[in-house]
Amino acid sequence: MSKPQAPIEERPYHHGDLQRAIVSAALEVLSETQSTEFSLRELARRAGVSHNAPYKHFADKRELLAAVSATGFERLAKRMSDATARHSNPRARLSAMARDYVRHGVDNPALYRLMFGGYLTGPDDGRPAIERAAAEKTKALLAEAIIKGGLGSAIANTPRNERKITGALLIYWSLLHGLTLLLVDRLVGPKGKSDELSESVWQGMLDGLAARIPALPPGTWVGPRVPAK
Amino acid sequence: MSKPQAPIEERPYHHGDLQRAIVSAALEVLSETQSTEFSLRELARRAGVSHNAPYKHFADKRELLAAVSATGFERLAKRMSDATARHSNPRARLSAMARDYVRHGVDNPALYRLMFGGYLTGPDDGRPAIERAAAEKTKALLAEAIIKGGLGSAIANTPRNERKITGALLIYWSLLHGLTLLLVDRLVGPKGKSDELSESVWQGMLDGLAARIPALPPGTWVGPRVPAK
DNA sequence: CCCAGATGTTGACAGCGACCACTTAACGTA
DNA sequence: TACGTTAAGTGGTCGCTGTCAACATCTGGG
Repeated sequence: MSKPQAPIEERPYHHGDLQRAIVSAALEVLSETQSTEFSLRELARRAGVSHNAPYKHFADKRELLAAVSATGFERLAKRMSDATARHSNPRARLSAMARDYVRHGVDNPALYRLMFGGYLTGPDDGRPAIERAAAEKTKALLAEAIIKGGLGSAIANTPRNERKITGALLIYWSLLHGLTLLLVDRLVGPKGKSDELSESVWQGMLDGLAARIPALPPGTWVGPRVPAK
Repeated sequence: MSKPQAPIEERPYHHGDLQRAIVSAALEVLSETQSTEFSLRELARRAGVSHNAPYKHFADKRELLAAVSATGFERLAKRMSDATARHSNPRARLSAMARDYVRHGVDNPALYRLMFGGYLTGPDDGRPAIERAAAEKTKALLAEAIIKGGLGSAIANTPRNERKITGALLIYWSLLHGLTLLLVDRLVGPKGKSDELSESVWQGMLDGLAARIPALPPGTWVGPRVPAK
């Protein structure tokens, strides 16, 4: 057949912002199919360019997926940041943050899995830089909320308290991450009650955390790892 | 044990136990490459069989991966079960179980991701039956350890306590799952200290859980979901 | 003893990621 | 204004993949 898609006006030779177009096509397909197994060619088709055009902007598929993941982290960070803005009480802030964190995962299962699913944790250790930076920001938001008193009382951000903060962050993030993925993969449910579930879980553990934050072994790190030079 | 092992000489026309051979080849490649992006043809090659032979045993790649995942769950269940056998104290049992759970994930990153990564949570809701059954067993082991007093005191397995048990299981599993995946995806570390990390996390949250287990909303379920027929 | 079904093989096909050489347009500089 | 360097897009190709269909070979139950 012919081109059913051809716009009224001729598309200029140069797309204009193909990079962005490809990423957003990827986000579309991702949310439609809930799978990262789409093809670059499919994205090119959607953007109305040749099957090879995307390669001028991404070295390979992994790099494209890294870019998609990065925008996922940006959206998550924005959502968490917005959540805190709606409250003044530190504890309410952290609570709202937790709820929106889980929501972001549940609302975008495939995207959340891509962000954390280790597809990008290649055999070469270390993930793409763009993506790592975005993930770092997310972690920082959680850490900040904890420091500012989200667990009941503020924790001074001094070197002395570093291990304490790390410990709290680890427990808190593990719990959030695990709950989100169990929901996303439908190993717990129902999905519709994810708000209540995260609230229950969060409240249930808060008492323990507030009473005694475990100190972690020296050398422990939390967050995207910098590739060993 | 019908055919002990194919003779070094000419392989007979029929392999003998291709199904098993393919799965174990998959496990090999999985641990070598830490990726599920191997090809069925590669497995066939390793088994010394034509590129299409595997299709007599698995309808498609997804079904093969489901079988791999299932053996992953079986191994995990065995490991957890062995862990409890080494202790008599209920709390020590649950603690050992947690440690071995995390270890299993950290030792087999790609396998753990396959088991929980939602690759098998197809668009059609519901995972393959073999795999679901295996996952169910894992959950049951955790639940049993909790009921028997792993959190400090035994909880009678009565309908009255159902929500309580579910709540404890959810928190406990979320935390384990989240920690494991953060370790596996190298978002926390170092990997070598995963035992200490899981011990810290587990101890850190135990106090809170023991003091007050949150009741979850009615209708909550935990574990592989039976597809709504 | 024989044949039906399970198991394995060969051949084919379209789609994919990735590479190459080529063309087109955009833009700073002379 | 002319130009040439280069980013952006095109078309062709290669080896590989998953899957299907037709055919070959073995094996066990009547």
